Amino acid sequence: MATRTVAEQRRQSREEYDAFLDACPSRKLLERLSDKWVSLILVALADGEQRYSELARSVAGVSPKMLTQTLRNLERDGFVIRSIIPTVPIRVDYQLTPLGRSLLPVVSAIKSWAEGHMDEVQVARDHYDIATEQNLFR
Amino acid sequence: MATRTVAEQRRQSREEYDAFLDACPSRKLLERLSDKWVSLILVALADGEQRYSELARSVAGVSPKMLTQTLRNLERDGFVIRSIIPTVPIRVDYQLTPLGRSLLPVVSAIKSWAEGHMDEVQVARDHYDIATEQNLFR
DNA sequence: CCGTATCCTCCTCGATACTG
DNA sequence: CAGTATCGAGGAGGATACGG
Repeated sequence: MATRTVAEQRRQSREEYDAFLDACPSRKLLERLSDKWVSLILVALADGEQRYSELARSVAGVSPKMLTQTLRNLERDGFVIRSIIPTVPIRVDYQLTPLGRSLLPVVSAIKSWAEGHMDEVQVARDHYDIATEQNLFR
Repeated sequence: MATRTVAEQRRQSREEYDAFLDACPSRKLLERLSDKWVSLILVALADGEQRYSELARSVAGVSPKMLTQTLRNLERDGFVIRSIIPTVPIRVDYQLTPLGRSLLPVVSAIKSWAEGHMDEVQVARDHYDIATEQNLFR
Protein backbone atom coordinates (compact mmCIF):
# COMPACT_ATOMS: atom_id res chain seq x y z
CA MET A 1 0.00 0.00 0.00
CA ALA A 2 1.29 3.41 -0.92
CA THR A 3 2.42 5.75 1.83
CA ARG A 4 0.17 8.75 2.22
CA THR A 5 1.67 12.19 2.24
CA VAL A 6 1.19 14.52 5.20
CA ALA A 7 -1.17 16.59 3.11
CA GLU A 8 -3.23 13.53 2.30
CA GLN A 9 -3.39 12.51 5.93
CA ARG A 10 -4.50 15.99 6.95
CA ARG A 11 -7.07 15.95 4.21
CA GLN A 12 -8.30 12.61 5.45
CA SER A 13 -8.68 13.72 9.04
CA ARG A 14 -10.40 16.89 7.94
CA GLU A 15 -12.91 14.84 6.01
CA GLU A 16 -13.56 12.31 8.72
CA TYR A 17 -16.91 14.00 9.10
CA ASP A 18 -18.83 15.46 6.19
CA ALA A 19 -21.98 17.45 6.83
CA PHE A 20 -22.98 17.00 3.18
CA LEU A 21 -23.76 13.40 4.01
CA ASP A 22 -27.21 12.78 5.37
CA ALA A 23 -26.15 10.17 7.91
CA CYS A 24 -23.03 11.92 9.19
CA PRO A 25 -23.25 13.02 12.84
CA SER A 26 -21.82 16.41 11.89
CA ARG A 27 -24.97 17.03 9.86
CA LYS A 28 -27.03 16.93 13.04
CA LEU A 29 -24.51 19.09 14.85
CA LEU A 30 -24.65 21.63 12.05
CA GLU A 31 -28.41 21.70 12.35
CA ARG A 32 -28.01 22.25 16.07
CA LEU A 33 -25.76 25.23 15.49
CA SER A 34 -28.18 26.45 12.85
CA ASP A 35 -30.72 27.13 15.53
CA LYS A 36 -32.83 30.22 15.93
CA TRP A 37 -31.45 31.05 19.39
CA VAL A 38 -28.03 29.40 19.58
CA SER A 39 -25.88 32.12 18.07
CA LEU A 40 -27.64 34.86 20.01
CA ILE A 41 -27.19 33.10 23.33
CA LEU A 42 -23.56 32.25 22.70
CA VAL A 43 -22.73 35.79 21.65
CA ALA A 44 -24.57 37.10 24.70
CA LEU A 45 -22.20 35.06 26.83
CA ALA A 46 -19.12 36.38 25.02
CA ASP A 47 -18.32 39.08 27.60
CA GLY A 48 -18.54 36.74 30.56
CA GLU A 49 -21.03 34.83 32.61
CA GLN A 50 -24.65 35.86 32.69
CA ARG A 51 -27.55 34.90 34.86
CA TYR A 52 -30.65 33.31 33.46
CA SER A 53 -32.64 36.52 33.75
CA GLU A 54 -29.83 38.55 32.22
CA LEU A 55 -29.78 36.24 29.24
CA ALA A 56 -33.53 36.55 28.90
CA ARG A 57 -33.10 40.31 28.73
CA SER A 58 -30.14 40.20 26.34
CA VAL A 59 -31.84 37.89 23.92
CA ALA A 60 -35.04 39.85 23.58
CA GLY A 61 -38.19 37.93 22.80
CA VAL A 62 -37.01 34.50 23.87
CA SER A 63 -39.55 32.55 25.91
CA PRO A 64 -38.52 30.88 29.19
CA LYS A 65 -39.14 27.53 27.59
CA MET A 66 -36.87 28.10 24.61
CA LEU A 67 -34.19 29.76 26.69
CA THR A 68 -34.02 26.81 29.07
CA GLN A 69 -34.26 24.27 26.29
CA THR A 70 -31.50 25.89 24.24
CA LEU A 71 -29.27 26.34 27.27
CA ARG A 72 -29.68 22.67 28.17
CA ASN A 73 -28.69 21.64 24.68
CA LEU A 74 -25.69 23.95 24.79
CA GLU A 75 -24.72 22.52 28.15
CA ARG A 76 -25.05 18.97 26.93
CA ASP A 77 -22.95 19.68 23.87
CA GLY A 78 -20.25 21.14 26.12
CA PHE A 79 -20.58 24.78 25.06
CA VAL A 80 -21.75 26.30 28.34
CA ILE A 81 -21.40 25.57 32.04
CA ARG A 82 -24.37 25.99 34.34
CA SER A 83 -23.54 27.04 37.90
CA ILE A 84 -26.20 27.02 40.58
CA ILE A 85 -25.50 29.41 43.43
CA PRO A 86 -27.86 28.46 46.27
CA THR A 87 -28.49 31.91 47.61
CA VAL A 88 -31.92 33.27 48.44
CA PRO A 89 -33.25 33.97 45.98
CA ILE A 90 -31.49 31.33 43.91
CA ARG A 91 -29.00 32.41 41.28
CA VAL A 92 -27.84 30.51 38.19
CA ASP A 93 -24.88 31.57 36.11
CA TYR A 94 -24.07 30.49 32.59
CA GLN A 95 -20.63 30.79 31.07
CA LEU A 96 -18.85 29.55 27.98
CA THR A 97 -16.53 26.56 28.10
CA PRO A 98 -13.30 26.60 26.09
CA LEU A 99 -15.17 24.62 23.45
CA GLY A 100 -17.92 27.20 23.48
CA ARG A 101 -15.40 29.99 23.18
CA SER A 102 -13.86 28.29 20.16
CA LEU A 103 -17.27 28.42 18.55
CA LEU A 104 -17.73 32.06 19.39
CA PRO A 105 -15.88 33.61 16.41
CA VAL A 106 -18.00 31.54 14.07
CA VAL A 107 -21.42 32.35 15.47
CA SER A 108 -20.40 35.91 16.17
CA ALA A 109 -19.43 36.29 12.53
CA ILE A 110 -22.81 35.14 11.30
CA LYS A 111 -24.63 37.55 13.58
CA SER A 112 -22.37 40.43 12.52
CA TRP A 113 -22.79 39.55 8.88
CA ALA A 114 -26.55 39.68 9.20
CA GLU A 115 -26.37 43.06 10.91
CA GLY A 116 -23.79 44.42 8.48
CA HIS A 117 -25.49 43.37 5.24
CA MET A 118 -29.13 43.91 6.13
CA ASP A 119 -29.43 46.88 3.77
CA GLU A 120 -28.01 45.01 0.79
CA VAL A 121 -30.33 42.09 1.42
CA GLN A 122 -33.30 44.43 1.66
CA VAL A 123 -32.41 45.99 -1.69
CA ALA A 124 -32.14 42.53 -3.25
CA ARG A 125 -35.53 41.58 -1.82
CA ASP A 126 -37.17 44.71 -3.20
CA HIS A 127 -35.75 44.04 -6.64
CA TYR A 128 -36.86 40.43 -6.55
CA ASP A 129 -40.38 41.27 -5.39
CA ILE A 130 -40.83 43.95 -8.05
CA ALA A 131 -39.51 41.63 -10.76
CA THR A 132 -41.75 38.72 -9.81
CA GLU A 133 -44.76 40.97 -9.42
CA GLN A 134 -44.23 42.28 -12.94
CA ASN A 135 -44.10 38.73 -14.22
CA LEU A 136 -47.52 38.11 -12.77
CA PHE A 137 -49.06 40.75 -15.05
CA ARG A 138 -47.47 39.57 -18.26
CA MET B 1 -24.24 68.91 20.05
CA ALA B 2 -20.90 67.29 20.63
CA THR B 3 -18.90 66.08 17.65
CA ARG B 4 -18.62 62.32 17.47
CA THR B 5 -15.27 60.68 17.04
CA VAL B 6 -14.56 58.43 14.09
CA ALA B 7 -14.64 55.46 16.41
CA GLU B 8 -18.05 56.45 17.69
CA GLN B 9 -19.38 56.88 14.19
CA ARG B 10 -18.10 53.49 13.19
CA ARG B 11 -19.62 52.00 16.30
CA GLN B 12 -22.89 53.66 15.47
CA SER B 13 -23.02 52.37 11.92
CA ARG B 14 -22.06 48.92 13.08
CA GLU B 15 -24.91 48.92 15.55
CA GLU B 16 -27.50 50.31 13.19
CA TYR B 17 -28.96 46.84 13.26
CA ASP B 18 -28.94 44.66 16.35
CA ALA B 19 -30.06 41.06 16.14
CA PHE B 20 -30.48 40.96 19.91
CA LEU B 21 -33.57 43.10 19.46
CA ASP B 22 -36.73 41.22 18.73
CA ALA B 23 -38.08 43.72 16.22
CA CYS B 24 -34.85 44.36 14.32
CA PRO B 25 -34.90 43.16 10.70
CA SER B 26 -31.47 41.63 11.18
CA ARG B 27 -33.03 39.22 13.67
CA LYS B 28 -35.13 37.73 10.89
CA LEU B 29 -32.16 37.66 8.55
CA LEU B 30 -30.12 35.84 11.17
CA GLU B 31 -32.92 33.29 11.49
CA ARG B 32 -32.85 32.90 7.73
CA LEU B 33 -29.14 32.19 7.74
CA SER B 34 -29.71 29.84 10.66
CA ASP B 35 -31.59 27.49 8.39
CA LYS B 36 -31.20 23.77 8.15
CA TRP B 37 -30.16 23.85 4.49
CA VAL B 38 -28.75 27.32 3.82
CA SER B 39 -25.13 26.78 4.78
CA LEU B 40 -24.93 23.44 3.00
CA ILE B 41 -26.32 24.85 -0.23
CA LEU B 42 -24.09 27.92 -0.15
CA VAL B 43 -20.98 25.87 0.51
CA ALA B 44 -21.98 23.48 -2.26
CA LEU B 45 -21.91 26.46 -4.63
CA ALA B 46 -18.48 27.58 -3.44
CA ASP B 47 -16.55 25.93 -6.27
CA GLY B 48 -18.72 27.36 -9.00
CA GLU B 49 -22.15 27.02 -10.51
CA GLN B 50 -24.16 23.87 -10.05
CA ARG B 51 -27.26 22.53 -11.64
CA TYR B 52 -30.36 21.78 -9.65
CA SER B 53 -29.78 18.06 -9.82
CA GLU B 54 -26.12 18.46 -8.89
CA LEU B 55 -27.11 20.42 -5.81
CA ALA B 56 -29.61 17.76 -4.88
CA ARG B 57 -26.82 15.22 -5.01
CA SER B 58 -24.31 17.40 -3.15
CA VAL B 59 -26.69 18.16 -0.33
CA ALA B 60 -27.70 14.61 0.41
CA GLY B 61 -31.15 14.05 1.82
CA VAL B 62 -32.74 17.32 0.76
CA SER B 63 -36.20 16.97 -0.72
CA PRO B 64 -37.08 18.72 -4.00
CA LYS B 65 -39.47 20.92 -2.10
CA MET B 66 -36.93 22.16 0.44
CA LEU B 67 -34.21 22.54 -2.17
CA THR B 68 -36.40 24.72 -4.35
CA GLN B 69 -37.79 26.66 -1.40
CA THR B 70 -34.36 27.38 0.03
CA LEU B 71 -32.92 28.31 -3.35
CA ARG B 72 -35.78 30.75 -3.93
CA ASN B 73 -35.15 32.40 -0.59
CA LEU B 74 -31.45 32.61 -1.35
CA GLU B 75 -32.23 34.12 -4.74
CA ARG B 76 -34.62 36.66 -3.25
CA ASP B 77 -32.09 37.68 -0.63
CA GLY B 78 -29.52 38.21 -3.37
CA PHE B 79 -27.19 35.34 -2.53
CA VAL B 80 -27.58 33.23 -5.65
CA ILE B 81 -28.42 33.75 -9.30
CA ARG B 82 -30.69 31.35 -11.10
CA SER B 83 -30.00 30.86 -14.79
CA ILE B 84 -32.40 28.97 -16.99
CA ILE B 85 -30.80 27.44 -20.06
CA PRO B 86 -33.63 26.47 -22.41
CA THR B 87 -32.05 23.37 -23.84
CA VAL B 88 -33.84 20.08 -24.20
CA PRO B 89 -33.99 18.84 -21.60
CA ILE B 90 -34.03 22.07 -19.66
CA ARG B 91 -31.04 23.04 -17.56
CA VAL B 92 -30.92 25.40 -14.58
CA ASP B 93 -27.69 26.69 -13.12
CA TYR B 94 -27.22 28.27 -9.72
CA GLN B 95 -24.25 30.41 -8.81
CA LEU B 96 -23.27 32.70 -5.98
CA THR B 97 -23.55 36.47 -6.30
CA PRO B 98 -20.81 38.71 -4.85
CA LEU B 99 -23.06 39.12 -1.81
CA GLY B 100 -23.40 35.37 -1.54
CA ARG B 101 -19.66 34.96 -1.84
CA SER B 102 -19.15 37.44 0.98
CA LEU B 103 -21.31 35.19 3.12
CA LEU B 104 -19.38 32.10 2.14
CA PRO B 105 -16.51 32.34 4.67
CA VAL B 106 -19.04 32.66 7.46
CA VAL B 107 -21.25 29.70 6.59
CA SER B 108 -18.29 27.66 5.51
CA ALA B 109 -16.71 28.24 8.91
CA ILE B 110 -19.75 26.96 10.76
CA LYS B 111 -19.88 23.80 8.65
CA SER B 112 -16.16 23.21 9.14
CA TRP B 113 -16.45 23.82 12.85
CA ALA B 114 -19.16 21.23 13.15
CA GLU B 115 -17.10 18.70 11.22
CA GLY B 116 -13.91 19.52 13.10
CA HIS B 117 -15.30 19.39 16.64
CA MET B 118 -17.76 16.55 16.33
CA ASP B 119 -15.65 14.27 18.52
CA GLU B 120 -15.35 16.79 21.34
CA VAL B 121 -19.07 17.42 21.28
CA GLN B 122 -19.75 13.69 21.40
CA VAL B 123 -17.54 13.33 24.45
CA ALA B 124 -19.35 16.19 26.15
CA ARG B 125 -22.70 14.58 25.38
CA ASP B 126 -21.62 11.25 26.80
CA HIS B 127 -20.44 12.91 30.00
CA TYR B 128 -23.65 14.87 30.31
CA ASP B 129 -25.86 11.87 29.71
CA ILE B 130 -24.01 9.73 32.23
CA ALA B 131 -24.11 12.50 34.81
CA THR B 132 -27.82 13.14 34.44
CA GLU B 133 -28.61 9.44 34.39
CA GLN B 134 -26.78 9.02 37.70
CA ASN B 135 -28.82 11.85 39.14
CA LEU B 136 -31.98 9.98 38.28
CA PHE B 137 -30.99 7.11 40.59
CA ARG B 138 -30.13 9.23 43.60
C1' DC C 1 -34.78 17.67 -16.26
C1' DC C 2 -36.62 20.91 -13.15
C1' DG C 3 -39.40 21.74 -10.71
C1' DT C 4 -44.69 22.50 -8.71
C1' DA C 5 -48.84 20.92 -6.17
C1' DT C 6 -50.86 18.51 -2.70
C1' DC C 7 -51.33 16.18 1.39
C1' DC C 8 -50.08 15.10 5.80
C1' DT C 9 -47.38 14.55 9.93
C1' DC C 10 -44.46 15.94 13.33
C1' DC C 11 -42.48 19.00 16.29
C1' DT C 12 -41.00 23.42 17.06
C1' DC C 13 -42.21 27.25 19.47
C1' DG C 14 -44.94 30.62 22.05
C1' DA C 15 -48.34 31.65 25.78
C1' DT C 16 -49.67 30.84 30.09
C1' DA C 17 -49.84 29.30 34.63
C1' DC C 18 -47.66 27.30 38.19
C1' DT C 19 -43.72 25.56 41.67
C1' DG C 20 -39.24 24.89 44.60
C1' DC D 1 -35.37 33.84 40.70
C1' DA D 2 -35.23 30.16 37.78
C1' DG D 3 -37.25 27.43 35.91
C1' DT D 4 -41.21 23.39 34.76
C1' DA D 5 -45.77 21.77 32.93
C1' DT D 6 -49.23 21.94 29.85
C1' DC D 7 -51.69 23.21 25.97
C1' DG D 8 -52.32 24.52 21.43
C1' DA D 9 -51.38 26.71 16.90
C1' DG D 10 -48.62 26.93 13.18
C1' DG D 11 -45.24 26.00 10.15
C1' DA D 12 -41.40 23.18 8.69
C1' DG D 13 -40.49 19.64 6.09
C1' DG D 14 -41.00 14.87 3.91
C1' DA D 15 -43.50 11.78 0.39
C1' DT D 16 -45.63 11.48 -3.57
C1' DA D 17 -47.51 12.41 -7.94
C1' DC D 18 -47.79 15.13 -11.58
C1' DG D 19 -46.72 19.11 -15.23
C1' DG D 20 -43.97 22.16 -18.62
